[in-house]
Amino acid sequence: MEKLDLLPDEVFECAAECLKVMAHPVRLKIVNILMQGEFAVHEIAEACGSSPNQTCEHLRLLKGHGLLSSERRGRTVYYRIASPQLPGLIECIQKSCKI
Amino acid sequence: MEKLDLLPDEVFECAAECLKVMAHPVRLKIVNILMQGEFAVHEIAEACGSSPNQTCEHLRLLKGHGLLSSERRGRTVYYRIASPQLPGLIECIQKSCKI
DNA sequence: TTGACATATCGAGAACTCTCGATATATTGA
DNA sequence: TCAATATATCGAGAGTTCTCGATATGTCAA
Repeated sequence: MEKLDLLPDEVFECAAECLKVMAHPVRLKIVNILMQGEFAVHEIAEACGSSPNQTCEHLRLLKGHGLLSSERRGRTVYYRIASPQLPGLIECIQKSCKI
Repeated sequence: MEKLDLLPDEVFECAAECLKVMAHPVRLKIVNILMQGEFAVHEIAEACGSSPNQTCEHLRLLKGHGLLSSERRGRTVYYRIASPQLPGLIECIQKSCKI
């Protein structure tokens, strides 16, 4: 067995965490939506065909992992992409997962 | 709400499926190992610090989604990467998940 | 043909994620 | 303040995934 050049285990742990968060069709769609600007929760919910409370939950998860950020203006909360790597990941996925 | 340019839902379904398979630290490490050549199950198990039966299970999952392929030579089964997009995904992850 | 090694599958219990309805909080305008 | 709108959180039940030990299969060499 030759010598292997491997990333440290922590990278795999962290990446698996992050991928687990991304591994949901609605959450991927949310990222795809937010790649085109910032949107309110109810707009995202509508575009996803997902209920507001479920959408909140998805947004909370994504934000909790630093992938999104949010800002309240009046009674509306706007979400946007926080992680600069996210669009690249989506493009990579799109290439891998052609239909 | 302006017009959004979104990928079809099937792409998100398929990508989420694929990401779910990748979203495991040991399976990411397996891919990282196989980026450096083809290896036997017991070699992969040893490099991962994972038991042979669990390693088999991980390899079965990855192969079942077309990400790996395998070939038996004698009593040893060698696995290698089958999906050309896989190394790109790992690089993308590595960039996103710096430690 | 038996024993040993390499890989693969199975089954059960624990742990985790999903989904949904109910409810809570925050903000604004009447 | 009250009602309405927008967002967020909670809790329960269903469904999945994880992990591990036990067991099965496949291959070779003595």
